[in-house]
Amino acid sequence: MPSQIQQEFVLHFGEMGSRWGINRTVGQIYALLFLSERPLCADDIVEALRFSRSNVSMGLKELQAWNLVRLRHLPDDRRDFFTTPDDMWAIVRTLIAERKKREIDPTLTKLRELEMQSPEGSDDYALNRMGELREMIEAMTGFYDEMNKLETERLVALLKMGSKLTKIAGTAGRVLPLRKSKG
Amino acid sequence: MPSQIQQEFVLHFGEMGSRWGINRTVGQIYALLFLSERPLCADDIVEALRFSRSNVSMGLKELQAWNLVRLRHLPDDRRDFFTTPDDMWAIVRTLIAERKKREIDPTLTKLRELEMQSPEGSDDYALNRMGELREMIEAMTGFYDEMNKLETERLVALLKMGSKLTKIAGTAGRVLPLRKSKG
DNA sequence: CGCGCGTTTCAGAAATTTCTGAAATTAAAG
DNA sequence: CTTTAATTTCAGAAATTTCTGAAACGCGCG
Repeated sequence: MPSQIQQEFVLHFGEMGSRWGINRTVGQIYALLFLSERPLCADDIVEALRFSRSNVSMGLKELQAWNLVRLRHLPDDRRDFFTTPDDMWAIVRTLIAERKKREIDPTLTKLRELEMQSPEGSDDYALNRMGELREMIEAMTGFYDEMNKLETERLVALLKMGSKLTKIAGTAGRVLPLRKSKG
Repeated sequence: MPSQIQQEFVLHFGEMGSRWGINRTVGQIYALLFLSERPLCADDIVEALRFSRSNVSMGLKELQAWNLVRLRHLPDDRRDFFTTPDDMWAIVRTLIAERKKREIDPTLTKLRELEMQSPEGSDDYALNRMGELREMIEAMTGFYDEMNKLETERLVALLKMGSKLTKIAGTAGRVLPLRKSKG
């Protein structure tokens, strides 16, 4: 049933899965749902991908933990059906939020913890280095938070601004544009 | 030799390593180098972390593949010494560039391939979905490219602009700010 | 209750990834 | 050319992760 093209896409997502912090199975299941116009139930997925029923169940559970799929019910049918959101930007927002939660927030928390409990005076270099790292993460996540507040329409407009943005950055901190000094 | 604080930081990076697409060993080695004021050679790392010499060698090789460490030589010493760059923003730029290369570029390439080779007419929904995904990735990577062109000083200024940026976004596509229509 | 139908859990099997010690390699110095 | 000090490679061991079938579970219905 799935076309050649769909099949390749699904396999690609499977291969990339490990680089994205999910596994092959989960990547393939997600890809299949992503391309499917109608909601799929677990057995549809078993049939399409030839994984064991329990593996599919685990995979779906993980996708739900990532908030990447929605559970749906059809009238007069007890089975669970799943879809991915139609809105691509909603998908990417979720993805980024979840990755931040898993990959960045724990480190930020840990850095703050360590800085708090650090015995005064000692360990100067390392402590300073951690502080710089923390500040950098705070700057980036602060920026992310701002962007993420925007409605999609505005967010897309901002992303598409391109070089206009770099001009604004030139005037951000100083009145005159920054220049290479000639000596 | 490493303080309690350093030790905890190193262990944390080890644990996070798997979420970041490197492994525990590599995460710990990186953390150790990151906190170290002076360059370290492989045997320093073996001593600090108690990994086998060959494991350290592999780990350093992987960090070099990621461009995350610099190889240094001290006068009258044939050993290889390693450091991380002093500049935190240089580090994060490298990290993002490498992750993009591994996690995003291959998918963008694959999507373009599949769209090219797609037989005309058929497979409407899936093809459209892939097209939307590709466009979204292109918008995001285009924005990233713009940001990445900025000198660090300007980049930091831009990140710190905070809510000013969202105001600009409001005027980007339209003359008047976007409003909820009342009916 | 007990049946039917679907989902989830779980212990062990299979696969994959990571780690090690021994051997090979490289390169400066004598 | 040989010695010596270092790094790298590699095949197998160890550890971890993923996958499976079987059993347990949940729940609406007669």
